[in-house]
Amino acid sequence: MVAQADDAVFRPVRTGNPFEETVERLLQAIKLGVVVPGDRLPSERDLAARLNVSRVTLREAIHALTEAGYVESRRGRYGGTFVNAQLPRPRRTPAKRLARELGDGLEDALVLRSALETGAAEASASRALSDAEQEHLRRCLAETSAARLSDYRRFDSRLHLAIAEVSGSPSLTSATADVRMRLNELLDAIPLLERNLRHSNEQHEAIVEAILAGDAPAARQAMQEHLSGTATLLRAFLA
Amino acid sequence: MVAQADDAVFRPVRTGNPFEETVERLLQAIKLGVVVPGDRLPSERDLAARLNVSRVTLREAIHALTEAGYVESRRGRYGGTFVNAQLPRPRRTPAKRLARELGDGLEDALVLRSALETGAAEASASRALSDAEQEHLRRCLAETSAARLSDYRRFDSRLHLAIAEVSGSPSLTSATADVRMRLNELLDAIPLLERNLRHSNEQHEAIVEAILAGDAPAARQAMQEHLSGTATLLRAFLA
DNA sequence: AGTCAATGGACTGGGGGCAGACCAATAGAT
DNA sequence: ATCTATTGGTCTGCCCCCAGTCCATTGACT
Repeated sequence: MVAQADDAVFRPVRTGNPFEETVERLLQAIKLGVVVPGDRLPSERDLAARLNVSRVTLREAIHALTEAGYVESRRGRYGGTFVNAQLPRPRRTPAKRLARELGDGLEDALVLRSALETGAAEASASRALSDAEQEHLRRCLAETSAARLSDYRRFDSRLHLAIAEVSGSPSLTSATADVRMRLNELLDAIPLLERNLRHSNEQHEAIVEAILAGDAPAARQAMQEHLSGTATLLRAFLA
Repeated sequence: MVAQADDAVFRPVRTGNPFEETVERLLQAIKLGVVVPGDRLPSERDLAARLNVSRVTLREAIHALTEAGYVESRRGRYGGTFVNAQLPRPRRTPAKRLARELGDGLEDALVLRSALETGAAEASASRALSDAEQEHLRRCLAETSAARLSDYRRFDSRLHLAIAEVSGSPSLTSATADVRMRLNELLDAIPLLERNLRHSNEQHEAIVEAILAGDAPAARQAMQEHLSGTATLLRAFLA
């Protein structure tokens, strides 16, 4: 009823403390493939400024990620914090926990993702993309196609994020990244098969092709089909 | 190029302090018509818990809104904080400031809004709505149609929020509320004509009708047309 | 070999937000 | 008239986070 609007507008102003949110954001950068193994993160001073947290807080977050095996820091000029070549395996969340997220958040996330990503595909196809943007899209597509099973989720996420990027709306990109993180947590709980992967690559190609061709309805349609596949998979495994 | 993804994931962890965000949220409730003049807000203890801020911070926010003329508090049992019958007139933002927001944020907000609201319309039409939800939609539609010029923006926002609500995705509802606030700030700068209003009401009716009929493509289409009208208007006035 | 700029690492004082307890007022119920 | 539950109003001590500063280390360049 009207209670839903109340919930939307009186929802928590902040979730977690700055430290936790910073950790989450760095994990986002790594798990969505924005920074890849071997990459260097921006310097602590730069990064703290961009995230709008103090250096102390950022350092605590980095420390946590170091202990978790995601990154490693080196001092001195040309030093910095680097993403580890070997990333920790995401542990399968027990089905019990998932049952909780399920009732509450699965449908929520799926509906939101559908709106965001089909909207992004449509918007991107409606824009005149620069050469650099086109190249970026193609590159992400190629990397995803070439990705091995163990890296697939990361490159897949990166590609979807790239599609949101070229929509030209930073807010849309951020929102896409956020909802993607929520879903990846669930996706990590279900197996990834070589067969699904091939099918996924074909769909990716169709989406990117439509975007580059400037065919907005086709881009939306292709994205919609692609997403509904994942959605069906998730609902089946978690129901 | 890849910088866009960086910006999305390394964007500020928090914007403003808890006090400012709380003020913003209460304004959201009022300006989007979730609480209407005469309504009582939840008690400070309840509201602080829901917003996840301390009572002290919430009280400071309420105090600010009191001084700004939005609400008034009464002590004692059956007391509380009430929305004023006469709301302050939103002052026209000088065109100069708008020019700034323009380059940065207008297109961003418009693209995001298009994705969210057309997605919401489609999702809502795809769901089996409960009687209460249908009634809620019709009621918001009727109130908007009956609204006077000075109240129109509030009821209009409330209706659009209601459409997002019945999508069944709380996250989508929240995101819609947020982007709506960003755009309302800009919309307050341009005049609202009786003619646009009538046209808007017709479109609202088409949207709600399609949703209630369960016709997802029609709902999306109707919403798309409705939004593009506002978008054109905004671009024209702020370009 | 020496220089130097940029990086991570460490410390300090201060402020904002916090939980929790208590006070004050109000209006319906008795 | 009194009682009482609920609400806004106030205060205290605490902790997290912050800005700013300085230190320690490193490796390319001269």
